[in-house]
Amino acid sequence: MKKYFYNLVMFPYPSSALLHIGHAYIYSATDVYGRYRKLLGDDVFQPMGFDSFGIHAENYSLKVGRHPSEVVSENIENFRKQVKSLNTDFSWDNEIVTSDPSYYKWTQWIFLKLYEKGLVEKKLSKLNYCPNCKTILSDEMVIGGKCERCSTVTEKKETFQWFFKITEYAERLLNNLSELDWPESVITAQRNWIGKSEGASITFDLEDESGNSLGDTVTVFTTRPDTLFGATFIAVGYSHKLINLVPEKYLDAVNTALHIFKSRSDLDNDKEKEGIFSGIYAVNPLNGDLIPVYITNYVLDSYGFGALMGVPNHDKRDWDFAHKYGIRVQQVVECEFENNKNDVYEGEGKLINSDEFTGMESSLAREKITRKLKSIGKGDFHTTYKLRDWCVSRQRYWGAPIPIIYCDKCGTVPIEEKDLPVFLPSLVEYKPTGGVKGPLSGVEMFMNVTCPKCGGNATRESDVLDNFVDSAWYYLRYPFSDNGIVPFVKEEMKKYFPVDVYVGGAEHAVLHLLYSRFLSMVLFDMKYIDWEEPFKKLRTSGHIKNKGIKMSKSKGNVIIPDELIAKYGADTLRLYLLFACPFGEGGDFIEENIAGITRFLERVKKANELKKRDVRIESGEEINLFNDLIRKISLDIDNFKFNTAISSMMIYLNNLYTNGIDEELYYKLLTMLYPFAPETVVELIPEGFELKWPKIEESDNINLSKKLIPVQINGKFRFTIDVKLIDMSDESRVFKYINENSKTKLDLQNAKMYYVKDKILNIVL
RNA sequence: GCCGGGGUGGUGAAAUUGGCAAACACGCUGGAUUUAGGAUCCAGUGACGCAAGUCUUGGAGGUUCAAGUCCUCUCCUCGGCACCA
Repeated sequence: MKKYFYNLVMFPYPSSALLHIGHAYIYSATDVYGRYRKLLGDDVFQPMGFDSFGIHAENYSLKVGRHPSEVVSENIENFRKQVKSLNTDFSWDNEIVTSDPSYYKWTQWIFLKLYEKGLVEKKLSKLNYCPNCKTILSDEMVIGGKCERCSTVTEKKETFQWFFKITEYAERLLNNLSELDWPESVITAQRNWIGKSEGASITFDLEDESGNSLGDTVTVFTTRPDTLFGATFIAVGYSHKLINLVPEKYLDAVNTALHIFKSRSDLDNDKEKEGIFSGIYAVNPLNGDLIPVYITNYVLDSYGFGALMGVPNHDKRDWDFAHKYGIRVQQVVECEFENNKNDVYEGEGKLINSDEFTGMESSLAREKITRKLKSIGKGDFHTTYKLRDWCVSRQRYWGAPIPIIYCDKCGTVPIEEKDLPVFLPSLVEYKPTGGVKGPLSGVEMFMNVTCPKCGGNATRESDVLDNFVDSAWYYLRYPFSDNGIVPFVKEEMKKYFPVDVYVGGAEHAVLHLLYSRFLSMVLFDMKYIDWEEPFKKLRTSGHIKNKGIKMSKSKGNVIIPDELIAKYGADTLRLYLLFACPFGEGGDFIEENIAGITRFLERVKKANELKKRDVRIESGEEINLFNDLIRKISLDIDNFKFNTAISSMMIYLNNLYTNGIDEELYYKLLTMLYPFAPETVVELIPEGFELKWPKIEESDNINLSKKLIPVQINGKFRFTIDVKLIDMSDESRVFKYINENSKTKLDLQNAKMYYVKDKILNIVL
């Protein structure tokens, strides 16, 4: 069984009437690659679909004031036409639309599978809320603490949400990164996003100012347990449970401060670090020092244990806080540089002022101190991650209903597989309500059900699934798009998977690509699929910009490919986009520059009339040149370096014009141009001509009688010589030849010669 | 603040990874063709210089026979994350 070459591109979301030039860019690149693989003899599987559920499509629908299902199908119709008009070769038979019940039935199935595996939970969570739009916002829709759409400062609302426990996979998601053929920047972004930190947990007993035990403790996470003896304050967030222990005397002051802290947005990153002494002291477990506890506006309750130990002398942020509130500073690590008492030293070194650990190196002390803490039950080694669980609840209309039922008797009951899909009802009122429940909650027909377990009255979950769930598994569905019985067929998957190359925008470096990896791992663990990593090879594109500015609907600078195709032709547009800039970097769209491509294609066509049989010069140079061209273009396409592949073809065409256009070489050139400009090439090749990527025959490599290399004098290029004419191993003969052929007389008495075989000759006088 | 791209002619950009910097293309200049415009073709086009030549990859040092490429410091810019203890 021959495996398909699975050539995948990120599918679009129909959140506008038309695709823009950026889509055309990515699809052109994908299509070039797919057609190239086809010419190499691969069976290429290159599907396309539409990510039509979610807030993007819904917002568009709200904007134009028409129902999402209506605008989505219209937009898809347009998109489909546009993609086809780009001369692309997608497998439309496998098209999927994520808002179609035949698709979202299986999205719901995936939710149930995760539920079955214990990877789904409902928990209390703070959500971003825009009081102006009256809607819950996802993190990515909050820019600098403000609503992306209306720039209103957002608030936090606390409510129960469904989560996928992606944090349980943090370590695997991190470790597998090393085996992926992905852009380094994307791997780094994921690594940072997962944000693994190794350190220690340290538990402090709590006392009041009179030294009475409060019968409770506070635990902190630190990456620097070696600096424990320098801890002079403890900081906790304003939601920390320790607030309940604040002594009477301090309550008023603390409450006033809390009120101020809470009134500000959590996402305002520029806010100054502030805190208030809680009246509580923590006892350093190793030396009994009393450390004041501060309640602050900057400690995150969702990271580590929601509390930290402040070591002002060895942490800049702690230093700033300590100085603002007059907190003692204690040095515990010797600085290898001139240590000014007024400086923070965040590096490592020998410990000082640390009892039995004094004199130890930081790295060793970290381990020893943690072990000591562990032995007295006051701490342990601890690893923490920045990665949070994935909130998949959306209080919106346009998404896959979460397949859960609430029964008074049986509690939370998952829908049975046979009852899928849970159809999304067609609503007239689908606007987000702004409450903690989405629009579905008001639809009795939808909400009221009988419990599948006991048959009693029950209610449906009214949240819908995050759009990222739809797109985290879509690539698995393409080969089975019309299978109504199962989501995918394991035996047949071998023929398609894994995906050979995945192409898309770098903006999905973290969320989409991380979620897809996560679901893939889960399905692997549940033995539905045979591989952990869905996309071994990833290539990301840069952005096509308009006068240096990223295109966006709000800026009104979006370029639509349609009129460009009408004006210049799809082949020309494809070539232009790929020639204009390196694929991974992107660049400005400069219409003026299209002229170069138009000329190139005209010359390609004109060459068809000028071509002759056997014009080829049999010196060997022509053949070597063509072999080099095949090698260069193949390598470039494999590396997604389309711009230089195209320029190589231009150079070669210019060369053909100069030396006479040999029919055979011309057709081979056309073959290599075919992935880029299929329409043009098909018109030029004779009927019945088989398009097959040209092969390099080793016997074709002709040993030339000439080999010119550059000669440098003192590192500066002067002229070239033919190394076939001189015995390069004999220095005196080389010097003699150089002197005879140099324009100026050179004093080669004490000259030294550096010769890199067949590359360069440098003479140093 | 941290992480990651990037900085090369008038412009978009190349440079086989340390070996002739500026390929290819746009634009521009001159010429041919044309009633004219457009299109096409030929020649030229990093800077300075009449020239021979000298200088040139954001800036300053360094390593090397040889640096756009490696090292140290520094400035600017775009993108991502952002109080992560």
